[in-house]
Formats: sequence, C-alpha cells, structure tokens
Amino acid sequence: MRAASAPGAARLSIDFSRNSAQVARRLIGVTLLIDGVGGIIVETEAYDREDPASHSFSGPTARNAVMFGPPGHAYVYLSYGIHWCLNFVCEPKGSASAVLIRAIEPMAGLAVMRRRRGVADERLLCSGPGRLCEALRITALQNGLALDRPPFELFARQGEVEIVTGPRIGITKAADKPWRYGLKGSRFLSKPFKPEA
DNA sequence: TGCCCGATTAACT
DNA sequence: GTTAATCGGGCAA
Repeated sequence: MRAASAPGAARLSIDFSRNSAQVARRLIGVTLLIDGVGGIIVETEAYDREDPASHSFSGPTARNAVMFGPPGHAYVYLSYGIHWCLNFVCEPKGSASAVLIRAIEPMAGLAVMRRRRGVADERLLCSGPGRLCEALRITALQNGLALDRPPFELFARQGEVEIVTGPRIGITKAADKPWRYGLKGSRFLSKPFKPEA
C-alpha cells in the first residue's frame, strides 16, 4: 500500500495481506477518507468464503466478483435494494474474504455529511453501513476501486486502541461467530457491544 | 420468468 | 418492539 498523501499524516501501516478477521481488527482506529470526507473507523465485521453468511460463500458471481480479486480493493453492494455497503477485500487471495465497514466517527467534512444525510446529529451521520455510505457518497461507482489511491485515503491510527468483539449484526447464518469488532466505548457504534463477561 | 430473501434504516405502535 | 420501503441476486420451474 502506498502512503496516504496529506503532509504530516501518519503513514498507513495496515495491509490487506491477512485474513479478514485480522484486517477487521486492525482497521479499528484507522482513518478513512473519501474525497476528503470521512473519519475514524470504529466498527467492522469480517467475512470469508467458508462463511455461510458471506456473499462469496456460494462461489463467484457478477456481483461478488471483486471479492475474488486482489486485496486492497473496495467491494460495494446494494443491501435491501436501498442501502450501499462498503467492504475492503483481503488476503489470502482467492479466499474471497472482506471486511464490512459498519461505522466511523465523523472527523472531516461534517457539513457535507449532514447535507448528504439530511440529519444534523453527528452520531447519526455514519453509525451504520448504509448511513456511512450515504455520508461518504459510496455507490456502485466505487466498486472495485483500489484503496491506496484517490478518492480513497487511509491513515494509520495514532496509538493503541481497546477493541471489543461480538456477534455480527443483521445476519441469520453463522450468527454466533464473533467476527464483529468495535472501538471500545465509542459513541459512534451502530449498536452497542454486549459488555464483557 | 417468477419467487423469495437480504451484511438496513427510519418511521411506526 | 414491529414493519414498510424497495430491488438485485440467486435459485427453482
């Protein structure tokens, strides 16, 4: 991955040559910008080909083709006929694994996001996969684009972050798998994590 | 070709 | 807590 462009910004330290669960964990705290609009990733979910809940479970199709391609690219799909969802494709290549970006903490372009979303509450701008795609204007146009060049920008997190895990949301298959990752205590999660036992 | 369902959200009761 | 909105993918016929 090439470093992000802004002067003085932390160099991107994550890569996608790992399985989706590891990438999902490492993405928490990373800053994602699209055309300069975005914020800190606070919630992700992992999917791979062995996973009955994954789009890639039944093999390659026109829709999920990007998942079977090289890592470090964006897989965007339409959910429930209404909402776009953004994923990052991971290694190992051919595993058709990806990480769903479920929520970000808005940091840049707040006014633009509010206009696109039609809501003023900061916590409702990007707290959910469909919401953040509307705020960042992600559509099928971004499907298949590389994440290491415009309009995408990724910045490594500043320090260590506390990460919580839990079952994924909105699925019926393999719903017990704890492949949801979140930034502990974040106010911008799409749903709270169950407190640790 | 038709039918069912979904990695969601917002507006209800 | 429940449900409508809304449409493309995937599978059966």
